[in-house]
Amino acid sequence: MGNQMTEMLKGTLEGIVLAVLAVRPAYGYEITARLREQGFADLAEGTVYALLVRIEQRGFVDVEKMPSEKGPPRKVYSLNQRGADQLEEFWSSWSFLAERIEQLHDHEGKE
Amino acid sequence: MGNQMTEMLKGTLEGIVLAVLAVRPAYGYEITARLREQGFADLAEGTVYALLVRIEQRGFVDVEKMPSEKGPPRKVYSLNQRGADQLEEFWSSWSFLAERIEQLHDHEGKE
DNA sequence: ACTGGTAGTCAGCAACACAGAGTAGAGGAG
DNA sequence: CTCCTCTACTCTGTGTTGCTGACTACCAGT
Repeated sequence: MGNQMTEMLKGTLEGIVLAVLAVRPAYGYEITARLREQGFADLAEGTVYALLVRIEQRGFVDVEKMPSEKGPPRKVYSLNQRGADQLEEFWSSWSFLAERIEQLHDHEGKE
Repeated sequence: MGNQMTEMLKGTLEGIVLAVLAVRPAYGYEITARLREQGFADLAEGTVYALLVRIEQRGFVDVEKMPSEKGPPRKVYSLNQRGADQLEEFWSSWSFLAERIEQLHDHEGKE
């Protein structure tokens, strides 16, 4: 991943994962794989796991251990109310930022 | 500023400042003031100055010292070719990220 | 002489994504 | 049976980044 994207993910990756969990519960390996398919090709596995630990400690998700057919047990994360609230805040911050930046993009070249 | 926004600015603030400089050259105090007016109310002054030092060391901007009528001399930064290239890269990364995230936003609630 | 606005610098901190190595379970190839 | 691969998670250390708070310095008005 370019440094550019790496730095940009700081602060947004958490929102991305919360949004993924809002659709349906998931476990770490699955989330990493899905995000990689969807274009975040070089996303580091360790990054996602660390993030999951973080949002668990903050109480944004509930965790349940589920046996896997093909390996060690999975830790399935599901978004709870606090997580939903946090996700709302994320969308609001994101919208604000995206608006300003698009404005700058349009502004460019004129003047 | 909420932590949310603070973390989100990591990686994007550089692009924002480059975009500001693409419109016209500016000095630190001016950039901070303008960004604050445009909604980044709690943006720390020190942050902008540090960022300017960084992009100068990377060769994205040229610097010229100009006397001020109302205080110490200003350091006026102007975007050069390398900076313009970097800004292009920023826009490309930003577009990519914004696309994925909007997709997640739309996807929410369905399924 | 003092305050307030202008303009920039610096040291220390916390949060985050990444790199890289390690631990484990299950299945298939040789 | 052993080795390898895929699955699944953990952990330590590192570099980049934005913030905090304090400091220097120049100028104008009270």
